[in-house]
Amino acid sequence: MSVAVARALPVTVRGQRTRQAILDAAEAVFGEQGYHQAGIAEITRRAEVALGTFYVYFPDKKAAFDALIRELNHSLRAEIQAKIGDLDDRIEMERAGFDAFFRFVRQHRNLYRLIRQAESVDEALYRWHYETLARGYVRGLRSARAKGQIRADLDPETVAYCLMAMAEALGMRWVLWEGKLPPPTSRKTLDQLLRATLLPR
Amino acid sequence: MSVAVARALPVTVRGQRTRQAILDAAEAVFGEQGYHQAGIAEITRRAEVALGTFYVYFPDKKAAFDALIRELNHSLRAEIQAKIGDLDDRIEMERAGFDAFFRFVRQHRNLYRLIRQAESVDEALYRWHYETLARGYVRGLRSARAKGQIRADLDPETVAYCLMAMAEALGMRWVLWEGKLPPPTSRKTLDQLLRATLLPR
DNA sequence: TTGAGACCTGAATCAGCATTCATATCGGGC
DNA sequence: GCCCGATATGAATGCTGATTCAGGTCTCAA
Repeated sequence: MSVAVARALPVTVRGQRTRQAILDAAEAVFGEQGYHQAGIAEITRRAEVALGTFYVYFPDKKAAFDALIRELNHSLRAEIQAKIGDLDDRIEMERAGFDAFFRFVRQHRNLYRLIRQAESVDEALYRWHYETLARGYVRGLRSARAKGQIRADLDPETVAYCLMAMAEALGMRWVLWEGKLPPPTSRKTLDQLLRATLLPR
Repeated sequence: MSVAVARALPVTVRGQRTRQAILDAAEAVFGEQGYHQAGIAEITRRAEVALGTFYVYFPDKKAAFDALIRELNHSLRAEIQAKIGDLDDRIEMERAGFDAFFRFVRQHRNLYRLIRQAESVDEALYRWHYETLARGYVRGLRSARAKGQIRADLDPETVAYCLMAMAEALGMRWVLWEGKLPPPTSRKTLDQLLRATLLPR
């Protein structure tokens, strides 16, 4: 079994654009059809490059999937960070973070499918995605706790996984299934849950 | 494109056993390898029947997957219902329900992968799974609300999706990743979250 | 203008399945 | 002991699609 070696990143702007076009197409195709159903030919067709070009940038199908998940993970975290970075009240941050997440899902409707595919395609990558997000979340919660903004008797990791899961569930229910951001009713309830959960009694 | 017609269920005990053996093998193989990677040959090998026997019971691969998801959904709900059926305090019911879920996941370590595969294999089936669970959850919450056991100012559907998601997240984090039921620290926090979330202020 | 990288190309190869089908075998009722 | 519907069999068929490769084409610095 030969291990696929990562290609060097393209040096020229032209190459970078081509690589990105392939990744964008891959996001669409992997997302719509699922990893195994997705064909390299379909990806290159949408990227408007020849079949062989795919292999100039990625040693195999799996490598492109891997790169895609890492890219999505990175932009998701960056986007959320950008929206909550300069807030200082944790409840505000949660609200803004959830909202940023919903908006990200709206921009990347294939996010869920891609991540979930990862569970079968590459379990380690899948865990990496969630552990990465959880780590950041835990850090935020600890810091808020240090400032006395949230109750101190909860296990941060458990809370982090619960909150992440809530965001995911609401994103699925509303953004994906209804094609819109969560409606006021849902938002208000979410708000109450966050306050009830996090604020000191 | 011809539509696969569902086979009639086997009439003899022998046939029923064979069908079930195939479904059990399918649960393992679809779970371990993913829907598209899974081979019918591997399924029948594990079920200890010949390749062709698969097609005696299922018109095609997809039909077996479909049957499997429905069976899992059904036993999950049955199991939870059995554990909370005769409790009368909603918080107790939640605790017991979460616990039943964790134990179910321990018995069916492939549950998540199977369900998530469904998102790409058959989106409608995937939604059916969650909507079915959510419907039952909402019913339970409404009934508890009618009895004044939980706060009345929350949207039941939103709460249902949040709680389901929490169970899933904790099941993944502990049962799947650590191979054990959630530890006391996590359980205690979960308990506090449930009380904070549901009890009237 | 030219040479060297860096990029791009797509027909051909080849292995891996899903599905079919013609042919057994089983088992209980008579 | 015989019969028939219900079950079981697995070699053969056909198609799909990942990966390879032998050779273009582009761009820019010298």
